[in-house]
Amino acid sequence: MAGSNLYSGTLDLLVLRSLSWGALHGYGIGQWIRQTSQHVLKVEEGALYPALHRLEKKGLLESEWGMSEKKRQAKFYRLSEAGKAHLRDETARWNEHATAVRSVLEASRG
Amino acid sequence: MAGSNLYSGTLDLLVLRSLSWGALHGYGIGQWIRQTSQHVLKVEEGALYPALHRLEKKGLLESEWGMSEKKRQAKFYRLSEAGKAHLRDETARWNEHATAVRSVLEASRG
DNA sequence: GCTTATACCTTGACGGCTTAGGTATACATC
DNA sequence: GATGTATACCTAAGCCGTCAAGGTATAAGC
Repeated sequence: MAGSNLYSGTLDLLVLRSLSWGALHGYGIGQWIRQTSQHVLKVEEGALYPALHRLEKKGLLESEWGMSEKKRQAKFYRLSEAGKAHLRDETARWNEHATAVRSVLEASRG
Repeated sequence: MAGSNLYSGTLDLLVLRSLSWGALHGYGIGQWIRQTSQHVLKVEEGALYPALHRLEKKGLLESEWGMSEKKRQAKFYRLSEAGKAHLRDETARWNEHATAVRSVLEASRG
């Protein structure tokens, strides 16, 4: 299910989206998603970090160690070209899916 | 992920919704969702039947054997009172989630 | 008699998510 | 100087939903 939180499958999309204007480190990605969604989307760390590794392994993200604003070591991620393309495709797929679900939820008996 | 198909977690909601005007049998539920979503949502049988059993076990659905329009044995499902309440709650939850995802996808860098 | 559509079901593998841990550093507070 | 909080990374075990791929059986059409 998704415990109290997520409808799964959207995390990758949200992560890719968070990087569309430039690099962020993992912890920052989680915070950005949470804030931007008005704390509706929680982004557990146990889901986030594996997702980042997965996406990097697929070649959709590239990473580099650096220093955070708070002066701590942090791994910064940025979209690869493949990642940008994937973000476009997945966004379209999500919109199509969400539209389909909505049409079912709002359907009158056909 | 969801192979080629689903963002998971929505199937229960779609099933409950399909029963909101009255009983349907399992096979019909799958067809109704597929048609109503313009064939965007596929509903594999290997996901559908376990979902029905799960929902019945939770007390959200009640079932009864009968005859289909095509004159074959079929198990008809209908919403229990708990199921109706769950449908309302989950619909609200889905709307909240979809809104949150959309707000992230459309956000300008905050 | 054969195929197609209807209608039900189960099993195995896969994989994402949650829960629950763990490490380490910077900074503020007591 | 000790303690706590926020930052920042990570992993492992288990749960559970989905997919792929099988299976059974009946009605109708050719």
